[in-house]
Amino acid sequence: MFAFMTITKALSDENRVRTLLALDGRELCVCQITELLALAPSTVSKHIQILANARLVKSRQDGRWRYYRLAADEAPDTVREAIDWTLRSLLKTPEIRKDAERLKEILKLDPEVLCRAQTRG
Amino acid sequence: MFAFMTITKALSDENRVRTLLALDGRELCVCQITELLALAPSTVSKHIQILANARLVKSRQDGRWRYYRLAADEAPDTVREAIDWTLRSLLKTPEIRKDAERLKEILKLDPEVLCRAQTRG
DNA sequence: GCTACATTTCGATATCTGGCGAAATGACGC
DNA sequence: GCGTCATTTCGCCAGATATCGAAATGTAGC
Repeated sequence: MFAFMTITKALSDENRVRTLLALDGRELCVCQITELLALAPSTVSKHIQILANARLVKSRQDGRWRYYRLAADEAPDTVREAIDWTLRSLLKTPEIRKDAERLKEILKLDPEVLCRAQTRG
Repeated sequence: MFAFMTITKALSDENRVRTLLALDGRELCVCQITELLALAPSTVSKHIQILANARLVKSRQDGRWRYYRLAADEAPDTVREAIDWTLRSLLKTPEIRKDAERLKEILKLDPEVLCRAQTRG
């Protein structure tokens, strides 16, 4: 039950859910998610930790960058079902479609430029 | 997305999730749920309103009593999938099994006796 | 080892949420 | 219509949570 509650609490914040949807089919680094959500990097980092703690996302380090992706086959049933349910419920909604559009633009930019803009401005 | 967030927020509290599980396969009145959760009736009422607002439960009035049950076929896909996921994930956990045991005892009592005990102390 | 820099941790603050008791609501029986 | 009583609403408080900016961490390149 503890694991289940960790998942539902992770999914009870809109910015975390948007993050999860943004990770559908690709991996992203923190600064890209930060750009999408328009929040402070430290806030985004905390959100991602909550998702990771619930086992909904996994990470991979690449130099100074850390990439996050959705948990997949290796995750427990409850986790995979939560992700599937979330994607199925929201992929077609206007908010998420709009995020997907913005993400296309964000992915065109060099992550290095993004990060610099976030910490300095 | 708003409806989805209403569901995840409803599921992000342990007492509400326990309530949902208690309603699996039967309907219950507020005083029976209050007895199971060992909270104040007003608190339980609030919890149930949050579940009802998310469309996870429906109600039926019978005299002074109001009975709550899980939403079923008439509910939107996202709601039904949330309920199914929750039941599937938790029905076999020790906490929920224990609740089911206690519920058996509670159901043996006359609801009228339960309510009176709750409001008077 | 020193610097640069993406990310995380820390500390503070404002808002949200869960809890209670008291009062209001509304249905039944008289 | 009046009293009873299950439930809900209201007002309040304590603890949790989202957010930020500043400082710490840790990795890569020199």
